[in-house]
Amino acid sequence: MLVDTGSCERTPQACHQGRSENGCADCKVRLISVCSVLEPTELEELEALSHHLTLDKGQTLFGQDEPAGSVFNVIEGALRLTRLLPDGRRQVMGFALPGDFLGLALQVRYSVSAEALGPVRTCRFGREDFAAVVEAKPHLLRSLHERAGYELTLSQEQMLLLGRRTAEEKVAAFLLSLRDRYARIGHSSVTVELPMGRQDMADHLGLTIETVSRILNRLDRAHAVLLVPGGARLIDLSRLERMAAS
Amino acid sequence: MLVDTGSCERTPQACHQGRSENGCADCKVRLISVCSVLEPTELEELEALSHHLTLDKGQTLFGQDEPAGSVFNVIEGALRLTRLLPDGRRQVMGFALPGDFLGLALQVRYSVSAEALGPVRTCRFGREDFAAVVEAKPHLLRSLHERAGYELTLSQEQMLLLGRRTAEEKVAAFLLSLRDRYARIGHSSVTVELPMGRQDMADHLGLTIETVSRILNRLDRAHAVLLVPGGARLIDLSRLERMAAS
DNA sequence: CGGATTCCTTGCGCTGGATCAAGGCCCCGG
DNA sequence: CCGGGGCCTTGATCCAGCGCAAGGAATCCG
Repeated sequence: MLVDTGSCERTPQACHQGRSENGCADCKVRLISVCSVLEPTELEELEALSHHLTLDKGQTLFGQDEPAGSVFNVIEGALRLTRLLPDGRRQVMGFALPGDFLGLALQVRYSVSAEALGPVRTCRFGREDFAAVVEAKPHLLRSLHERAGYELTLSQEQMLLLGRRTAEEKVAAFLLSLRDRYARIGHSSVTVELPMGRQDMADHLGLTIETVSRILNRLDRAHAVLLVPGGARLIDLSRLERMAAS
Repeated sequence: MLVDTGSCERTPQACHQGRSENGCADCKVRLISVCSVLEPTELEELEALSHHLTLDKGQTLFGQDEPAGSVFNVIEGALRLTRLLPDGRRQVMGFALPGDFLGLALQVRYSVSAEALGPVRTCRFGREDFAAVVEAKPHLLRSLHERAGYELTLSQEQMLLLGRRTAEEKVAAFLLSLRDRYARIGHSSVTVELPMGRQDMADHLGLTIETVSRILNRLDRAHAVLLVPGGARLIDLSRLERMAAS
């Protein structure tokens, strides 16, 4: 079940706490989220529409083809964005990290399902509410559009990966791209966290779980990476980059 | 070489003809392009910034990673949008058809190369010029953003295809999706035009040219499609849909 | 009209990654 | 401390699609 700690209808006092301990002003992801383009007064305006929503590992934020009632800022944790084929085959379109905005396209239905890979905190807005704010603030729309452009670039990168790379190239490129994304949100480290399981990586890279496992362990044995629980330390970056052939 | 028939610097009289025989008002793709959201006065404003540009088969409209000096509406013909790996492997990200807008994301550099598959007519705008118009007209930005959302959905569909479908499913899904896109721009027909070559399809679907050829001919022999020069007639739609597993 | 070029088809053997099948490890609850 | 379940690893075998090679059809051009 979804837990909407920010439901304001009946408990307006709890609401402020629900939204954020001290409001958007000291939100962890303010500077890396779409909100970074907003003025303080605009931020307050948006804050009045926001609800906090937390999920535990495995819970679904929204499902593919459901009416898109809300849009979300990811504050903490990671989610898996998936699409299903009728026969159950699964493609993981990507992973949402803190600072990411879900529902970017403001479309009527969600095009993917979003599931929590661990404890997740999000900032929720009613889609109509949010769309109205966007309508009134072209620079916010501009920012969303820029993000959409970035997403489009990422998805092109992913298509190139899925269509034209070998299994080893895929895994190496995945580790490097994840490291870049963490760096982009100010979470740089030699050790890349892997909050997703092997099956999720496989479904993201168009491989099987066995192949992903084999290749990760091969990279480990070759001292290109060091596998640790829940992550991987990238030892030989230049070798990985050569492997990724990017 | 690019032929910019709309270059206004030295031949202002030729310019109007260069733009469009009778201006945007009776542009073939006005109703299906981004321009469809513009008022007549806005259309004139944009027309003043437009230049016609035609290409012959094989010519490059722009190249991957080049500074994005212009954005384009495709008026007629089709283009191939590709990305290259350093070693020459190629992924065709998609095909641009009449009504499509190239440079949607308004980014500083092109993320793909665009090459004409046959004679192509486009309507070109300086990126800065166009961005200024967009800045002044939020509903145009809104329309661009909607298109970006549609592109994002298409590219997710393509990722699912590349990652999780068999060769036969890929080819069937490709034919059907092309048919849908032609229908969307008012070019419905049982016979789907295939302005791209086998190698382009292969590079789009993550297959080899041989596999594409084999499967198309297998579908032909099975009377699911009828191959004709430059296209394919979709005979057994329901069978193709079952194959595509969408 | 003939020669060249480009694109497409088809056959054949090979291989990268899938599939099948066992375990192994770790965490959690009792 | 033990037992069960979820995830991960590893080995053995298989096969869909690849790579190579040869030939065919369409188009262009002199």
